[in-house]
Amino acid sequence: MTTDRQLLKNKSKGKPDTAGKIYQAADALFCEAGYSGVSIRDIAQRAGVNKALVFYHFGNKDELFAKVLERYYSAHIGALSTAYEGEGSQNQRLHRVLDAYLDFMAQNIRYARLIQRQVSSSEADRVLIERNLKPLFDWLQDVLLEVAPRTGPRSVRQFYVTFSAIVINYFTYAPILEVLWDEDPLTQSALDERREHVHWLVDVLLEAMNRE
Amino acid sequence: MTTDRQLLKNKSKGKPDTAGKIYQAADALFCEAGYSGVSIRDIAQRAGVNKALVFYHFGNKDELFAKVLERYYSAHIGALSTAYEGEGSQNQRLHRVLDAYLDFMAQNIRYARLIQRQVSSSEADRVLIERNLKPLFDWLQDVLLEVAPRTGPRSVRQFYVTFSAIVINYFTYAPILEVLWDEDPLTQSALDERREHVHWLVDVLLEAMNRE
Amino acid sequence: MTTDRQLLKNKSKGKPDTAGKIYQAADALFCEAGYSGVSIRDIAQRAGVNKALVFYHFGNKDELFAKVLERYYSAHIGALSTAYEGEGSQNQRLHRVLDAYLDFMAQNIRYARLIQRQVSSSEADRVLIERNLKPLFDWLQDVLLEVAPRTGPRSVRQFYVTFSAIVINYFTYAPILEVLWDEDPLTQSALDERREHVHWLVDVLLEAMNRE
Amino acid sequence: MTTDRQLLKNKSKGKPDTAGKIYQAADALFCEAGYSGVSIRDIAQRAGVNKALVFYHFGNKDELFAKVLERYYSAHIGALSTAYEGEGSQNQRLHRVLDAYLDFMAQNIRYARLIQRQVSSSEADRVLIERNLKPLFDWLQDVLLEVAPRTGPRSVRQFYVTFSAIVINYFTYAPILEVLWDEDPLTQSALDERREHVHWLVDVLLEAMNRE
DNA sequence: GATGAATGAGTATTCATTCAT
DNA sequence: TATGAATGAATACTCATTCAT
Repeated sequence: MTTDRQLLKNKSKGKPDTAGKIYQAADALFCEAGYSGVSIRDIAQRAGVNKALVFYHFGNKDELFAKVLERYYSAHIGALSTAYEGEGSQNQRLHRVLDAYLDFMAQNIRYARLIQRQVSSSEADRVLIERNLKPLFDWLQDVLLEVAPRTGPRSVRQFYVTFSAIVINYFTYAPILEVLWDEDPLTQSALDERREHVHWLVDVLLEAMNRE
Repeated sequence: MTTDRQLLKNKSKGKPDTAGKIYQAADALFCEAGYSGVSIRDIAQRAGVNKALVFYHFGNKDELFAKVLERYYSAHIGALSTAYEGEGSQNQRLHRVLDAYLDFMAQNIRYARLIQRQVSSSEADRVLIERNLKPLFDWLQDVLLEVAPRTGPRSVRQFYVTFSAIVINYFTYAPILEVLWDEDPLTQSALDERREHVHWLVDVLLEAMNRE
Repeated sequence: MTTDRQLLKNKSKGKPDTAGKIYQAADALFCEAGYSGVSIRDIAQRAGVNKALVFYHFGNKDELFAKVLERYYSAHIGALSTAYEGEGSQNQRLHRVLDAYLDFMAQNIRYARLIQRQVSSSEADRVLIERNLKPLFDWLQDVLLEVAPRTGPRSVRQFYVTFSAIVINYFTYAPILEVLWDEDPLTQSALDERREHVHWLVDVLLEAMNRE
Repeated sequence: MTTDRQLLKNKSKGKPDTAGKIYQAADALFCEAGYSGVSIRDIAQRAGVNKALVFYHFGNKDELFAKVLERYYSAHIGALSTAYEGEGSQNQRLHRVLDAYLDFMAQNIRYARLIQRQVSSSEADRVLIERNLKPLFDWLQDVLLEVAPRTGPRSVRQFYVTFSAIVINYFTYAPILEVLWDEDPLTQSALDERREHVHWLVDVLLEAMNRE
């Protein structure tokens, strides 16, 4: 079976890189239509390969789906923790993390939708999400503990839900917002405005926390 | 075909109320697994009726799904607008609306999941959502215009996304939060804490808006 | 169950005449799409009545179909024998029969298609056709025996096939001819031309028979 | 998907030739009961293969039906045009074409029924017939133009309908004739008699045309 | 690695028919 | 007479998956 590394663009001469093509097709399709909305035939067709090759390379549909999810998760965690590292005040580092969060989602809207969809389903693979989301949450919790208490209505927990909601929903609601606003919410200027909104919001909240 | 009224619990003598049973089964299942994750067979089985009866009563899968969605939408809009009506300062009314929003979602977590899933999918029926969400959004926009400008990073638009995200995601993430927190986020005390968090947040933000 | 007489337009005051409406709908539909191409639901819908009434009035689909067929058969036989009766030379009577045949088909193209379709199928109800077609054939055979021998290549049998083919196929092929000719083969003038063709043909053949 | 060539009996070693078996089953069944009288299950059963294989090899029911039709059409056209080619007087060539027509139908009675049934139905696929019958008709029209005028009651058009009716109906009516005559109309001697009848008829008509 | 063929269970939907009211 | 509800088998077609080559 194909290993993770092989999924990255095959750089050795003009190899067919079938596994990669399949993976990319699966990625795109699962994000668009979710697990049960995509068939192996769809994936093979989009990848331009034989159906049986999907099984040859990825075992079965579940495993392929899991692989797509996990790659996104680790990229996600990577982006946030990289942003947090480095110098600056706690305030600055928090802003960097939020910006990284916004950037990552903006660059992976498909993932935003995928995860939202997955989280809000009761499909068995929630195990997957937990396995991957848990470390992210624990890490963020530690980060936030420097500005918020562990319990109560202003606790780290509450802020975690609040911030991630504020960031991710902008992207998952994008197609709807486009209709409601009659304007594309994903243009650079719209994204900048959202970023400013989030920054303002965080600043106001941090200041309020400090005042108390 | 079955009318909306008939869907309500049939109170006249021991009638079978098959349509009602089917509707309830469809409601539950669609919310759990989404449109493409549910089969008519699942629905019929859960309702304990013959498969063909689903078609007899609801025409086809799409129509049944639409009926489920639309009933939720109108209940949702109804809950919010009822909360807004009545006396009190703008601040109070806003709090009432947010509370109503939280209450409605708490009582209809299934709906929270359904809508999240639906919004974040590219399944064609987004039209449905738009048709139903648009009035809700327009109405909320009007409400919010009394406390926020029409454009910019602190605009009504931005707050709409922010508030609805803060409210709804708590519920759609509930199953995950339960694992991350090792605690049920839907107990009364947990919900109270969330409500307090949201209230505090709104107050802080409103105050900040007024200061500027 | 409904008797034949009741199928005729119900003349006593504004009665609903459900059986009649069902019959007419069945007639039209079976002729258009054949037995297996029509569903009871189609028939009930076209008749504007409840599905179950079709069974109440006609027992089942087979019986309804048989009723439609038999009414056409007897009308068909009636038309031809009426034409044969009366005075005139054998030649004139033959022409009258052929004209009646052409007229009947022109007025009941639906029937032409139905019978053609039925004859060329191996569906079990061929019994029906035989029961009804047999007397027609026997009678025509007697008529023709005055101008042709009983056996051989110029026998009554051969002429029977030939003449009925010449008459009926013009009508069953009509939709195709319309495309091939780019002209409607069922206008009065087109029908007149066909009639002339058939007359000429019969005259030539009769003359040839007499010469031998 | 299966190509035309593959449908011919697979002569290379004991290959299963599933597509061929399916095709043959479909051919037989469609001819017997028409498009809507045959189900994919029937076909698979008769071919002794898995239902899904029918779709694997032929796409869907329509395509399979079209393939059956088109193979017959081209064989039909091929038989007639081959007969027309070669030397001889116009009279002789016409006789050859008619004989070829009779032969083809005698060898493909199933096709005779299929086409009759198809022509006399209003099933949408009439397009198919027109696409395939049109060239045949145009070609025959050209052939006949040497012995008949373009318009009027003795026109090529009229003779086309007349001749094809005389030839084809003998075969489509065969099962009925067997009952009416109490004799098999498809024995060699019966076919010979029919051929003689048609020959005599053509000769008489041609002579009459020349006399005018 | 890659492919075409194969399979059995599943998909949504329609069928003729029955029956209590 | 008429109807709405009910049913089990059938409809065309797709599914994930396997396997021999």
